[in-house]
Amino acid sequence: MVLSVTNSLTGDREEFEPTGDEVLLYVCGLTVSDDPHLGHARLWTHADVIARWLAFSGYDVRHVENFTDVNEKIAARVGERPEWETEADVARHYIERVIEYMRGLNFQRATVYPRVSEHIPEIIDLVEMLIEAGHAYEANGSVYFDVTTFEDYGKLSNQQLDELEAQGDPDERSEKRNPADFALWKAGGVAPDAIDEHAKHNHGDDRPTGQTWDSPWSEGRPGWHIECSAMSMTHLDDTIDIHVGGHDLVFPHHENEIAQSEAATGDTFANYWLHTGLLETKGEKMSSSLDNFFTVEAALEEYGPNVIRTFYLATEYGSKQTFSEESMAEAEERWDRLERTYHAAVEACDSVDATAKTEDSDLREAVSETTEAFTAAMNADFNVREAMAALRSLTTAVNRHIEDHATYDYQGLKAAIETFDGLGGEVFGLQFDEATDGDVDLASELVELVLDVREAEREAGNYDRADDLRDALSDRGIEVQDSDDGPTFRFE
RNA sequence: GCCAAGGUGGCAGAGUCCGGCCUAACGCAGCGGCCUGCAGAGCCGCCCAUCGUCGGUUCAAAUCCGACCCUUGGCUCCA
Repeated sequence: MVLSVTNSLTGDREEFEPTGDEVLLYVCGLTVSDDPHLGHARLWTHADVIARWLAFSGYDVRHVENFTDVNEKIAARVGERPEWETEADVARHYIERVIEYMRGLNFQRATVYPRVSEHIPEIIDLVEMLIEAGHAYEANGSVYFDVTTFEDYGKLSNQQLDELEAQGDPDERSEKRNPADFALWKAGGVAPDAIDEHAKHNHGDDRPTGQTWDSPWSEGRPGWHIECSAMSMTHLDDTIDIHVGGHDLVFPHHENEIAQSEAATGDTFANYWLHTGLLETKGEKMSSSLDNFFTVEAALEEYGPNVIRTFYLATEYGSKQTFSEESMAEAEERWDRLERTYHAAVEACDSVDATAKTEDSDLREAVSETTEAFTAAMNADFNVREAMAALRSLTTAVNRHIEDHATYDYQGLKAAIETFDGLGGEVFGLQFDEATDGDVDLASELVELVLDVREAEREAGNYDRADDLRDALSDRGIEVQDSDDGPTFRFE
């Protein structure tokens, strides 16, 4: 079964053919000027699942995800806290947090997380290469890409050059040859206008200064777009397989990446462009500048990683998705069902020995059908929603088996659990087994104790007393379920 | 204005590339039954859609073609 992906470059779904032994994957990462929100995490999650699926399918994946740590907004925050003395201090602070959240959301680590500030020499090399080739020119210490020298300019976003408005801030426009030209190198550090605007917003009249680097043209800073080209070429290759990024970056960012990269090397920059749809709240893009965001930190606190992932996996990567309390509640229901069934399967499996003779062909069939359907869905442009539906159908099969059989099918349950672990765990990054530590163990023992008392009350017919105990546990986030084999419980 | 994505049941959201198995998937909410001291969970079943509008192609269209309306995103920092 072959993987097909929707390529924004062509607008078509195409069969995926990697160029080499390794799949080269670049994810257009975050500008670390603030705490990330759920919109960012949506991109990361889909990128994570794409990387996981490629690996699960047997590919070796080289996964590069950058941090933009040189940016006007970051510079504008210098001094906001005593320990934020430089742009790098601010960036480091947020990078550390992002890494922490990524761990919290159970992302598989990328192969490398390059930062702009560590690739200035590569950026300068690339800019020099573009000047030599006649694709870029210097003006007052700044360097601009001349869009008229790149015939394919606009091929990703279908823009016509004469329809385009000027890029960048107004001050630099006068020195450009064409309005659509964009900066590769900016003389003199942060543009005064830009920094004023952010500074005003953030901390009154302070005048923070962005870091500058020496270059053949001026003491200055790299333009925004050039970094991705430089880092992609440095850590992957001139031609990569897959470039993943948010839909809001198609133009100008990705368009410019293509122009500068392909003008410099003469090779195709990326074979497949995957764009993730944006997360919306009440009909609007979730965005730090719109003040309608829910931070990853707050979401982890409130919902936990599994519910967040389940939420994201309810929609394909390319579609937009709406965040709301209702949609999160639904994700919670869906996750709870998966988790409950998983644990029911484990318990049932533990209760029979491996040599048991029971065989449930329905269950075994469901296992293989699940894997088939899941695989087909993922190979159809990473259709996570359909893949999740396949997993869901397995929960029904497992529950039915447990309900209908007095003795369980050990091998069948074993296979089901392995399927949950493989598809739900390895591919979707869901964690069925919550980490237990000493506190949780002790708590569990105490809950068992309470339940023993409650059972005694029930047997004595003191249902009021029994219900009080159940309510008391429930108030503390412990959900009790009675069954024929006695009560079970779980921490919510 | 230009470019892109999308408009499917109360909500959410697949299917649209390669027209027929779509009398439209997995769900959430709701309803009924089984189970239960009760509740929950689970199981079984049910309710709700002619797929933005109009027109065309076809034996056959949610799926192809055309026009129009609406939503979101981009054209300034942005996942």
